[in-house]
Amino acid sequence: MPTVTDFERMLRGAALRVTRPRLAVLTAVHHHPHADTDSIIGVVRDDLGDVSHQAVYDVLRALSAAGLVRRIQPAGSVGRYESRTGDNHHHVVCRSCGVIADVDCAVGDAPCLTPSDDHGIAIDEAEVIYWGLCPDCSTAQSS
Amino acid sequence: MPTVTDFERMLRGAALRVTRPRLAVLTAVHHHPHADTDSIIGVVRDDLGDVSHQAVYDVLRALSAAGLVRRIQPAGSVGRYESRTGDNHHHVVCRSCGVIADVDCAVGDAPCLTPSDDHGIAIDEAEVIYWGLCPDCSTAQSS
DNA sequence: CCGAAATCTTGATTGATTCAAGAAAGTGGA
DNA sequence: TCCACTTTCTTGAATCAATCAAGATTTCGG
Repeated sequence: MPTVTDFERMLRGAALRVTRPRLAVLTAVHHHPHADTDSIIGVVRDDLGDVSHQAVYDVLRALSAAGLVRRIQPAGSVGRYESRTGDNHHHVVCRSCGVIADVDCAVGDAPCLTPSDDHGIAIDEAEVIYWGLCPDCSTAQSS
Repeated sequence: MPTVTDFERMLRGAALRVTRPRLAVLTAVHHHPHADTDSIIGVVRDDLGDVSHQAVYDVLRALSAAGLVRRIQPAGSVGRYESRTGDNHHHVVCRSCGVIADVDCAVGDAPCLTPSDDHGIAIDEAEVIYWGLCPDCSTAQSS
């Protein structure tokens, strides 16, 4: 797990100013993968005291734009953030409870980045979401 | 394109009552792939006159549950609906303007349904979203 | 240490979606 | 063909993530 100094370096490397809210958000995302914005606000407030939700929204957007975190939003879910970026991993999502788990790319390196017909769109990423039922919800439903 | 009679059969086949709003919504989704709920409400109202937005939401959910339409919701977009179901096709989405286009599965038949590690989740669908820039947005940005 | 630019705070607003209760319509059986 | 039962639709309000706006703070290069 990176240290605060590492996070500082990451921010500076992305030409972003180093502020306490940003360090706290970056730390929170690293410690709580797939957390939604509201959870991150909670964690950040535990860390810093009062922080406006607007600041967290701004920071998350800035970090996403800089590529330091990645925003994911499976259908029917609110925005969630994770710190694994650039490694082409994907997600498994439970249809019932919404839990998200990471999955490394099934077929190797960015295999799906070559659709049969791209309709002229310059594709830069292929996102894969596996939908299913987690063990807990599976037993709950069959009962 | 299916006829009204076909839509009636589809509804009955799914054990759903045949109502004017449902026929209108089903028709609208078939004629306007990837339309959001609001557009569908508009189309349905052009067809039937006043229809409550609640009815359209209900119908879309019922049709989704029955598998007659499929709901998709790329990150940052509102819910959208399409009539192609069960053929394992995927989508290309423009990061800038949000247009959606269909893509047939790149590697054949449900290739991605076998992630390296499913974390115990019983997977029933693999959804692939290709992100990129459409030609229009591409030229607009470079200028 | 200073000033410009970016960032954060406060407070209001938007907009898709859902909830709730009662009216209306569709369906199977008489 | 008509009835009763159930589902579906209407009306109206509420929720909640996310965004907008304007002014106060803070960061950081010089």
